[in-house]
Amino acid sequence: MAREPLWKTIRDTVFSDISNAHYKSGDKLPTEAQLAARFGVNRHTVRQSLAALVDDGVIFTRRGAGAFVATTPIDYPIGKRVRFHQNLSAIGKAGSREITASETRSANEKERNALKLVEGEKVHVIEGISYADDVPLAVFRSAFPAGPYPDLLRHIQATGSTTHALNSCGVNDYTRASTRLTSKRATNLVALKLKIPENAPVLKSISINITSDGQPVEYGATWFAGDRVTLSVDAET
Amino acid sequence: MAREPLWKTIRDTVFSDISNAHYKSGDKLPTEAQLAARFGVNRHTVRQSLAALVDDGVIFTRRGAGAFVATTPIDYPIGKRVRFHQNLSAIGKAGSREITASETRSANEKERNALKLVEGEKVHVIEGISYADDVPLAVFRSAFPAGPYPDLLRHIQATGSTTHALNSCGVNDYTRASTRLTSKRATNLVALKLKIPENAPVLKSISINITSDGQPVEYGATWFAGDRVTLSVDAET
DNA sequence: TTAGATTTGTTCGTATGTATC
DNA sequence: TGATACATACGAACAAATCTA
Repeated sequence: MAREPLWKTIRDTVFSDISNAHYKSGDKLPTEAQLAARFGVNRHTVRQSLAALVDDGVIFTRRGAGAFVATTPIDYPIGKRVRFHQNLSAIGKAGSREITASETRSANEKERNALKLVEGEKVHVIEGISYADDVPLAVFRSAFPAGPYPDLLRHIQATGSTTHALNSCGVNDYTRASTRLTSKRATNLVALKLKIPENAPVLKSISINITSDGQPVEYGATWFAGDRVTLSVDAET
Repeated sequence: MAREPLWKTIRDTVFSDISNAHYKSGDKLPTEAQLAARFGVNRHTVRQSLAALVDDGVIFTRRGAGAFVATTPIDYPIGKRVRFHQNLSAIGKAGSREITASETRSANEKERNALKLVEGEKVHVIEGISYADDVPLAVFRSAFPAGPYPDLLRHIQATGSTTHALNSCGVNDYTRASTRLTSKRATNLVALKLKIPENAPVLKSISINITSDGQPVEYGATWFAGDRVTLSVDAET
């Protein structure tokens, strides 16, 4: 029986070292020479293992500097339900959300259009940043119709959770009706908030959530840091 | 009664000029001075109208050069079915697909994993570029299990359509099981193929299609030009 | 390659009407 | 009613990028 090639064994060992948090995001791996000594193989064999990890996006290398653990993109499902915290805790990350601004004002044209409001009607607007383990994942801005949910802002401030706040306002269930996605460069404001370089790629999402009886409840824009997030669209659930 | 502000009227007039094809994609609009003269207003008023159109993505400006009609991003639905051509023809674009490479080879680990193959099994792989009206929208690479569909490559070459080719191989229906999306910078190879600047944002999609009885039939990666495509995820259909 | 003209971007200032408190 | 803030609109000057002869 053909035993597994050395380089695959080494690749898997290094990978499990990373998975088991022996190395964290951004940490420098041992040099190729050190790894070669540790495994008792030639440096070329180690290189083949590292190349495979680079190809999988687990690590990245910088000539003259070394090999470093890449920040694993966090999978962010776009299903009917929004399950941000559950999803993060499933992979051992602590999700949090900071609300940087909130106000109630007259809806602008886009908001009126998305939420089916008429001129003059008001919306609650919140802006903020989502974090996983203190790393900013996304910045968001959401608008909710103020008429049906006059106390929404207060509940959001109190609970920090949109879902709970909407529950308190009588919305027991809401689902995502549509999402539009495109890839853009980060503006300097967004780059600053996400702590990424200016012009780094961001995934912009425009989404509309509706209640079970079809009333729009949320019109949201989210800018995800491209290298930290993967959006996944699954068939059912 | 409050009459509409001048700048909104001008914005709508310019927008309808664009909509009515007085100006096409990439066309240069009249200068701010010319528009100001035409509408009998100050240049600032015209600027406010144009700024609104820029904000809506209808036009873009280049300092020293002028204002130009933007190429409207093409909406690309990620539903269960793949309806590339139907979608394009609905907005009056001619969709085409160029296959730049095809081969049959042993599946690599990712392909085996996605398509549930064992080591040594072969896959058909096609690479190519999708166009709308001769503008490259996306580059793609797809892998299909070769075992169940030995003649697939020949059919794809003959018809140019994956759907038709799979039909000819006995697959009457297939749906998208999962899609993973992230935003990246264009590598120089992808940038070259998409005719976009290097490091321009691209939307990378990894998707798996399955037959009605759950067999994986296609493992595909697609790189969309970020400024030419909007992906939309809608609740139903 | 260079110089000048053209065009958009930015920042002042002024004035007026409208909405809000 | 008055005070204040905000949106609209016009004017002038200059900076920066682009185009052209």
